[in-house]
Amino acid sequence: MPTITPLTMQTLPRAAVIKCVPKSPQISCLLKKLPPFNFHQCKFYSRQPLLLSANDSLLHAKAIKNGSFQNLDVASYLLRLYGKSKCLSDARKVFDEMSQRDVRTWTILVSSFARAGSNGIVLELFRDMQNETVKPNQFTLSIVLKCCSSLSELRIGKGVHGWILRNGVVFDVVLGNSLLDFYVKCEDFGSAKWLFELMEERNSVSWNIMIGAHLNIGDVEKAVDMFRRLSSKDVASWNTIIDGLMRNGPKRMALELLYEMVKNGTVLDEVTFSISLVLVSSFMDIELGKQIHGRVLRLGFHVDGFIRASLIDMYCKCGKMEMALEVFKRMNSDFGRKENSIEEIVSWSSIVSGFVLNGEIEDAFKTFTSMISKEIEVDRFTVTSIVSACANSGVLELGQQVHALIQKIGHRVDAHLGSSLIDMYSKCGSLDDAQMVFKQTNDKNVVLWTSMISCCALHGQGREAVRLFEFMMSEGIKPNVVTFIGVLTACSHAGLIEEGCRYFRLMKEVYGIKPGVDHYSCMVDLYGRAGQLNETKNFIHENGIDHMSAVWRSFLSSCRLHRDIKMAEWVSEKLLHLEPPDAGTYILLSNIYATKQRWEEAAEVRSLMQSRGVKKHPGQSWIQIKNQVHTFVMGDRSHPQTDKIYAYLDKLIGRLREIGYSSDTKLVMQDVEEEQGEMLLGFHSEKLATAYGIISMTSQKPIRIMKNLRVCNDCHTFMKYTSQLLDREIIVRDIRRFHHFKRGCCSCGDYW
DNA sequence: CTAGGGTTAG
Repeated sequence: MPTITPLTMQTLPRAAVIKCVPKSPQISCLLKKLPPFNFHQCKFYSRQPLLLSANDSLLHAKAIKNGSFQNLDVASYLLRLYGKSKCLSDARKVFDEMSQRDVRTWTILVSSFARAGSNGIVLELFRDMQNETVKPNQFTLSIVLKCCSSLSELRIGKGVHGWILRNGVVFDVVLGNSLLDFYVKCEDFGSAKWLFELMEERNSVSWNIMIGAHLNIGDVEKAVDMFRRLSSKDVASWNTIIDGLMRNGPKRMALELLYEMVKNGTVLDEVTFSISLVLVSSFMDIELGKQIHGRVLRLGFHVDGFIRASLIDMYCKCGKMEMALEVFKRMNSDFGRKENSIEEIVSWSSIVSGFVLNGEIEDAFKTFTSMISKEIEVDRFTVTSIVSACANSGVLELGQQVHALIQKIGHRVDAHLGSSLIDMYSKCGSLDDAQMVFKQTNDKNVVLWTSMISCCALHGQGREAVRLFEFMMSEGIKPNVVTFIGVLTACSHAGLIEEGCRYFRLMKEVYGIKPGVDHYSCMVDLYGRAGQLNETKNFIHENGIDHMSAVWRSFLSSCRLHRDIKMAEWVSEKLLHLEPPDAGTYILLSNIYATKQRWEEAAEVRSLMQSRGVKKHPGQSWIQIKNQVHTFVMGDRSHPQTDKIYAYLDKLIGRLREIGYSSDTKLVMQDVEEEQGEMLLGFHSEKLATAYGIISMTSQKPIRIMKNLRVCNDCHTFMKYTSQLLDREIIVRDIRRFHHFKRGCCSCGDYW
């Protein structure tokens, strides 16, 4: 059964072992196939225009010929036609050729651009209109206000409001609601409330906007109260409250209201279905999902492309890819393909992100490439998902190609895409590229900052993470739960105890965030790594977190680092009581005994582990050479070039010894964190992968190794010497962080 | 030709 595990800073995803990785050559040849970037084409790339009939074209030709643009009716007809067909340049042409223009024609043009999302142009047109002293009516004003809220232009919108009051425009409910919605979207809650009180006429839409606004600012009680007092609740009211509660309030309550709505006999509409399917995903409640699917079929809503897209998305998020694909396939066969309709694009996008969520990276790429070859628009949603797939694959080249593809398509890097890209470069080991993306992304939000801070943490740049964090707060951006995980991890990886403690207090006292397991683990790690084992113990007791096994595991790791057997015994006792037996605990304890030459006890722990039937994760390392991923385990002899690898490794170690590398095999082989060291003959997998990398890569590109456990002490030293001897950069990604070895030093400063 | 409500990221 596929499980969906959100990625956290604590553990890197076990990089997917894709046997025949990257579709890279395919993608690069697709890069060439893509149409050259062209603003007009890209903007309306996918929207299929309404078909203009031959008659219409004829009419247009005639109109140009005999100058009947003088006739307002003919001109407006053509204008509307082109506007609805998304042929904006044609609409504009007709408009420019007209000899006289009234409010109606202006409004038609304005609405055409608004519908296409060209908000900037709408505002320009609005200005032109006033310059020509044409007085906008309620229709025009509503459209303009909507643009203002999309652009978060509070100032301009307020100007429009003032203009309305000064010029005595007829103030109907619709215009009032437009204003209300504008204030809410621009987060000027005060003005919205004030306007709402003043409005002479309110309808259910007005109430719905206000209910939504209260939910947005987190005032659940008030919102529910308003909802309850509504004398006539229409579908939209139910939809508003359920959607708002799902996003900002208690999700349970959203679910309860959905049941109540159904029991009430309210007729559900397509929006209700969309919302409830999202609700299902957030609960991962597949049974409820199936029920809703049934209802959709019974009511015949399955003909609606949007609902089908929502169904696909729900199945993906609940980990039922087979079901998602079933709906997806039927979409085309049962109803015919609506080429590049929004529904179609959303469905593809959901499938791609579904594969990514479920860790099926190869399938995600297969879907993505077939999407491109079928010339389906690759929108920002899809692109964001596929970048996240690259992050999980850990293959840098693949990520770079996708990044190039995005630039080719011409997508602007917004906060969503930016965070994905930063995360991708971060997890693929290129700190520089992550920093570049960060610098180039204009509208930075918390998530983007958090991605960058976490990236620094992952690469051991503690000071830089702290600097970014301080800078972010000075910019007035509020850190959230995840931001603190990032900055605390950075502190623990870099030994910044004082800062770490300060931020932990800041989080609780100033930002009122309740620490979670991840935050506590960071703190335990922070004290523990620094060798303050008694403080660690106190911290655990003071915070009442001795039921969290992650915390104890981190503590045990620190005991090994500082070779404190007494403490380690005590900690593993606690740990083994708490969790289902985990190999890591036994091996860690056994290795701690071994470091003190207490072989008997070490062996005892290991046989205890075996008798309890605990299976260990074999240590694995992999390296990508060309389009192939090569995987190694300790003492591996299965590789076709195994003789060459071992011969080279022997030679290399000999030369390393000459420059000071020493390894007491007996001790070294035991001194491993989570890996057993009983095989004296073998080498750890990361050494094998490194050796293979050196002999098969002729260029001076850095050697990138990935490992599913932590790098051991000896291998760490080995890498340092190798980087010096060969003047070669080695980048190792282990389960917790990256190590950049360069000229005999590691970026972690040996503090790991 | 006009108002509210549904898919992306750390």
